[in-house]
Amino acid sequence: MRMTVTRDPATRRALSTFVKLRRAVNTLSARLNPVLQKDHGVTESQFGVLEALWHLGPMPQARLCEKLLVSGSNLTTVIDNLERSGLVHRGENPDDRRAHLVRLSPRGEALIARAFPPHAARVTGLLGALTAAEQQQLGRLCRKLGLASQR
Amino acid sequence: MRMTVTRDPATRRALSTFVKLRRAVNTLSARLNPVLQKDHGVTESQFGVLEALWHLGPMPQARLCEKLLVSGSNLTTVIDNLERSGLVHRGENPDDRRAHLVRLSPRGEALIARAFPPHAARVTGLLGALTAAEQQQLGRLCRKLGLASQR
DNA sequence: TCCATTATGTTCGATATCGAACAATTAGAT
DNA sequence: ATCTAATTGTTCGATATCGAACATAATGGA
Repeated sequence: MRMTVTRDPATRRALSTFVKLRRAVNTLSARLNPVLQKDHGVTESQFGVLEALWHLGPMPQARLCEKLLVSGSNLTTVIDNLERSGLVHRGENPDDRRAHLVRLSPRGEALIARAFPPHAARVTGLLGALTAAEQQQLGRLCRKLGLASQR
Repeated sequence: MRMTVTRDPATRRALSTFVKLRRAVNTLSARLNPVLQKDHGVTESQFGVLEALWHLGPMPQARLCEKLLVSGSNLTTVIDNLERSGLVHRGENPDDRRAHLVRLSPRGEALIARAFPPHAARVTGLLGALTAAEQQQLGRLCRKLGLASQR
């Protein structure tokens, strides 16, 4: 048991910031995910796939991986589950016989069209704890941090 | 396929901020977790438990749940795995026969004492993309957001 | 044209994560 | 003191997530 982990101010600051960052995301997700599940029967990951397809149109899994920042094997699982639920299809791709085009089914499109607006409203409500300027500042800092950490 | 999801500026701003927040955390975790795994053979979750026990001493699982913001059933799994690896023990608790005290084993303590400093240094390095003032601002905004969303 | 390299997905095994249902124990109210 | 409430952990079933190993298909160079 070590009470003082670090005396270095830069380290203390960085660790403290990182903890707060993770907690904020955890807390927001913990508020949003149960609603997605209960109201629409989809997980956060499934919602992310549906949303990307809705906004950007059909695309192969590799493109979805880039958009959603998840591994290929993960996406295989998530899309398997969406396909089993009848919300997306893996269609043929004339350009590349490896890469099936993932596309929304009519039911999937209906679901995301119905689920997205209230979800967006909930996000807006939660972020409403910050002023517009604070949100932009937060976004800017996160972006800077994420881009710098990318490599 | 819907190109314009929302015209409302408040909603656009909130969604954009939320995406950046999640991406930043994802990116940071993606940089940190493989190192924890490769250098010390523990996952991020396991590391979190070891760190909490190291900093705060032995405690029942319910306390760990609060500290780490995870569910009880999750913690049962994580601690099962740590116990199987010989890094923690579930000890008897004279005060409450339900709540076993989770404590570090000698090997667990050695591991966290060895793993923590380089991990902290890596976090500090990644957060170094922001100035000290920016980190504090980011932490403040996340804290405000997390607290407001808590309930 | 042919072969090596690269890109795309899947499978497998492991861990994480949650909620619901459950058992055991404690605490509180009457 | 007793009986109900709440607390603590576990189990179960489902989903998410990763990396490694693999198969298939496309690509580019010789």
